Amino acid sequence: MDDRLPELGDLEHEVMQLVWAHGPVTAEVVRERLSRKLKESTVRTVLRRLEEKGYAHHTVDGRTYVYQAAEPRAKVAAKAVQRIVDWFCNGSIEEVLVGMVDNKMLDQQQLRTLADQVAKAKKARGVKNE
Amino acid sequence: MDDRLPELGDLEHEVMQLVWAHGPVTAEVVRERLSRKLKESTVRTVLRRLEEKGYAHHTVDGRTYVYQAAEPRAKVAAKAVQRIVDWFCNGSIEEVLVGMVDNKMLDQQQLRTLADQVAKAKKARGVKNE
DNA sequence: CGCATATGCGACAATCCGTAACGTTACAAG
DNA sequence: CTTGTAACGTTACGGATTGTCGCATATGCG
Repeated sequence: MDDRLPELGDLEHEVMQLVWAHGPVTAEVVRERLSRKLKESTVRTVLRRLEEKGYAHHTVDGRTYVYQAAEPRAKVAAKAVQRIVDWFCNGSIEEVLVGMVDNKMLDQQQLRTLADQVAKAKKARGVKNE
Repeated sequence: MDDRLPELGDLEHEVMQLVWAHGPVTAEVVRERLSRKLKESTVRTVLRRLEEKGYAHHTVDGRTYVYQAAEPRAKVAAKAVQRIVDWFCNGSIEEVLVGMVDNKMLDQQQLRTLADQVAKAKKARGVKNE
């Protein structure tokens, strides 16, 4: 549930973005959408490694592999952040967020709005969530 | 100002933690505090690489190099988070924070408290803080 | 039952990291 | 000034990760 996903390289990341953006995709589709043109085998290797790393998984349709993200983007991002926080040892999310505010990445206004949105979203989705 | 610091390995990370924790330090001091005992040359190499990567810088005291963090820990952490957000392309901090809430890394109560703390801290430190 | 094609495997170069031996330089004492 | 000692940088090496493929193989479709 809280497995530590390995880091991703630049290409791997770009591919994952595509997978997240365009739902289930085949290696061919990914290849077409990529910024730089790569050989199919390259794309397939990346896709396979992505699966090994736990970022995606595939299903078979005829003789074609259809890949899709194993976890939603937001969740993976959240884990990455968590990783940073742990990394920081202090494990204090506050410290990090305060740092973000200091760096003007977001202001307290945003934080507040956020808290509201979250509360709303949570209620909207019902309490079944755990 | 918003340069992208390279990733750090485990050992590099541990060393940085020491540098951040114990203000200016020498290679010798770092070596003593490290969990596992390494040769001095190892420590010096790590310190040097840390400097190359922009995480630290040194001053000379006699024939001794004294290292100190180039940027406060919170700032680096904030940048790392920023990196993740960008990486996510959407660049939406909201999405990420919502993801954190979903993952129960923090609840809206914390978020709210945080917003207050931040606002307070900001005012307390005055506007001079750039 | 073949053929076209999608797959996996193995590979190779580049890079990064942990780890360290070793040669070099610079104070400090004699 | 000479030399010993301590701190420094340089170079190196093996293992892991990543970008990038060529190629042998498996398998639907007609």
